[in-house]
Amino acid sequence: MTAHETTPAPGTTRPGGRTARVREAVFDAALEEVALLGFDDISVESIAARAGVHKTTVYRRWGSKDQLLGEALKDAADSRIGLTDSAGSGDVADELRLVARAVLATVRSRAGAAAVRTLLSGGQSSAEVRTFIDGFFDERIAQVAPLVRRAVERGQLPPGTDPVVLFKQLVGPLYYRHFIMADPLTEADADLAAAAATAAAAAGTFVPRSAGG
Amino acid sequence: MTAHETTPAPGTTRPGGRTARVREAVFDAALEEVALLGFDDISVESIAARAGVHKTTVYRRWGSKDQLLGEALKDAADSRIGLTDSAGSGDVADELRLVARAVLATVRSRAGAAAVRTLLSGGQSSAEVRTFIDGFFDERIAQVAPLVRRAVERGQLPPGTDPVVLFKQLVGPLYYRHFIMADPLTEADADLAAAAATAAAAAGTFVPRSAGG
DNA sequence: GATACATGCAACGACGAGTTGCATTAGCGA
DNA sequence: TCGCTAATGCAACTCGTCGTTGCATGTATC
Repeated sequence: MTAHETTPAPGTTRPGGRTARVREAVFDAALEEVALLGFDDISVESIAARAGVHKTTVYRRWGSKDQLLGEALKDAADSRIGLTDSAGSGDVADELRLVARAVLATVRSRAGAAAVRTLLSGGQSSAEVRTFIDGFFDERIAQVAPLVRRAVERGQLPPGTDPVVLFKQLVGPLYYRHFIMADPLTEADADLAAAAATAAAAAGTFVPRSAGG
Repeated sequence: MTAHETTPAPGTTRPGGRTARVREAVFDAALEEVALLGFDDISVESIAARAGVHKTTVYRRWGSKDQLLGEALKDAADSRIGLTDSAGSGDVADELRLVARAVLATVRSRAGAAAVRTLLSGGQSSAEVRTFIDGFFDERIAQVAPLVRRAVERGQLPPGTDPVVLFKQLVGPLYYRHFIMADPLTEADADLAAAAATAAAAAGTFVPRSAGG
């Protein structure tokens, strides 16, 4: 009976589209719930309640929690901002620091936390979640690989340095500390991980045995 | 009606104790189930079935899945073999390699995988699981700290190197690759992580800013 | 303002978790 | 070997939650 309690968020979605509004609200609630509680501890009903819609609506439009999370993550991935291609620094340490900070931002973001928590807490059955994670990984590798190649050309890293190994070594501690140790991470921690990876790479740790100079 | 189908495992528990036998079987089944499926995707009934007992027995003796897992993990921790105190190597790289391999062994063990998966998949509410993880962490730190101190005294690592930071940086990639990337890890991967941590430590990456030489 | 469609609502069936009373069995001592 | 005590097996039950369905209500578009 109140005038208009469903105030359309300014500029968020095109006004008049109730469908889009509900979709947004449900995705939002789903990511927040899963980031907070993990995949198995949330219910469609709690997501619906948080979104301010009825559970029937969610069931009718997505069918299951699996598909809902899959689409919500996909949506979040699509709207993710592009990689900062600031590769003109010339210093591999600076560039890896940017990568580490970007990863930290993702890990701390709701969508990133939701994806990892989904994967770690029962979402492994969901192919869509796995796709999301793999896509993120591939994206980052695509960013790191040319960066490593240029660093090798500049003589900052030894020839044969494996970008995949370097990347895993770089982000591993951030994931471990955030999701397992529950450490509150800051940019300084990202910088530390980057510095460690850079030092190890410079020492030739990430050059496979079989790849001679 | 068969003669004696419940063959007491030789030397495992004191023969004649059905209680001890059931306890062993249930703990065994619980750790295996949780390591395979995670905390939320297992039921008391499935654990009981795997253990070859009735679910009523489990409910009567442990009350809930939480308490059962807590006791099972505690039991596994108690029976864990002591740390290999082979600190006479004289080379910090060798010593950290041993630490990394020990961590890898724990991560790949059923109890270790069970603990982490429990923690990551809904067991965060359980204080006993958290205690188990923290205990393991403290144990390792207690191993690494004197190791780092001696390395500093020998001049292999710069003064002020933080053993906690070093440890997290060392094991992070192993946890990340095992539990998130689902990489099949070998001793070579543990060695790689150790080598990376050693190189980074030698470069002074783990010396806090405030700690002057 | 009329129409088609999305949503809200309440009730329902299905399923699994956890409980309870009782029969059965195993371990332990005489 | 026998009997007693306690633990286990078993079946049935309650209860809460998930997911579905039929219908009423509201909303967007023409």
